[in-house]
Amino acid sequence: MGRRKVEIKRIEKKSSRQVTFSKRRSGLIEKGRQLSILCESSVAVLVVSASGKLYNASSGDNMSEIIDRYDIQHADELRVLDIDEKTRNYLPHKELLELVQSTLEEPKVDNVSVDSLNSVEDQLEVALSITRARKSELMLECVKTLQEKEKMMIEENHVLASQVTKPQSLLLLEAN
Amino acid sequence: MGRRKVEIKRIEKKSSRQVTFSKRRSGLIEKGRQLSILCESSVAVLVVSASGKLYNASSGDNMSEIIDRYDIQHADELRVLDIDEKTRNYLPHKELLELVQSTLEEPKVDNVSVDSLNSVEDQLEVALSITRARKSELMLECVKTLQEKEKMMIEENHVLASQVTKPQSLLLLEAN
DNA sequence: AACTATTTATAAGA
DNA sequence: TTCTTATAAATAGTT
Repeated sequence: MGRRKVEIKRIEKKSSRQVTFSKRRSGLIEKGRQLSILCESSVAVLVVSASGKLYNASSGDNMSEIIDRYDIQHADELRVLDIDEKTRNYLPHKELLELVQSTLEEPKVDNVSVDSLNSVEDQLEVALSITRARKSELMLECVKTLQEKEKMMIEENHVLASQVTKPQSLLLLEAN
Repeated sequence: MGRRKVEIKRIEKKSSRQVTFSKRRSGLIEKGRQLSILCESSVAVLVVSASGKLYNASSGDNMSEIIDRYDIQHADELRVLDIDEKTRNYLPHKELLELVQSTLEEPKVDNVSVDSLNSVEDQLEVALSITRARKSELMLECVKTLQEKEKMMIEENHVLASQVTKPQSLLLLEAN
């Protein structure tokens, strides 16, 4: 949709690539906004440039709510894995701590190393507190969702109980 | 870009809304793929329908790498907050655990409640292991990044040391 | 940063 | 639902 048809492959000329990156990035984000409004949905768009800069936009819900939804979906998918599969998540965590430990214990090659390791320490602290906050959000989301489901199921249960001409105590016995 | 111009506001007719949702969602994801290839970048698109179903696609890097980048960006931003601000993350966490506790201890109104609470338990377990895995990724990313920076700074330091006609021991003393 | 010639996306219809 | 097609919208190359 321009003066010429362009093949979908890396644009070689750097200046064109940058201009196209900027134009299409805006276009993509605008399209996301429109979809969200037209179809009452939530849309998140994340773009990371080659140099590592992040551009992101969300509409409908905010970014972290949408990412939480992705995490929860993933969690549901992981359910089908067996316990062996799940517990593998713990090993990399231990290995990682050892890695951090050994990095921190590395001899100071020079003063720069010390500064860097201080930064490592800071960053890990922040990463940890962020992760705790996210865990809270994730857990709260799960609880809310299930409380809603529970409420609906209780209502449904009452309706059924009143339709059927049995006392509720019998229904309870049957369900076990 | 169709037979008529459409206003960007909720489409009232349900069938049209669903068709448009499907078409534009595909369009958005395709645009993301193109941007990624044309401009050697990474793109993630997440769409949550009104009924809560998630559609997502990523190109360049995979979804969790892109989301990690978002988390890291956020972590960097949080650095500017003071310690009081940071430690507030711990309180909601405690409160949340109490909430879960009390939910689990709620009297069984009926059998449905028990089943729901079992699900809560399962979901929280999975959420926790997912979160641990994510924490590992996040920490590893931080360490890698800082190791790279460290390497660059060591090199730079050596270059400077050879330019200046001082023994390196003096530089070390000065830096303290 | 604007401007258009074109291509592309898509709204409505079949 | 899938295909078609008229039209709106996005954007590639230009200024």
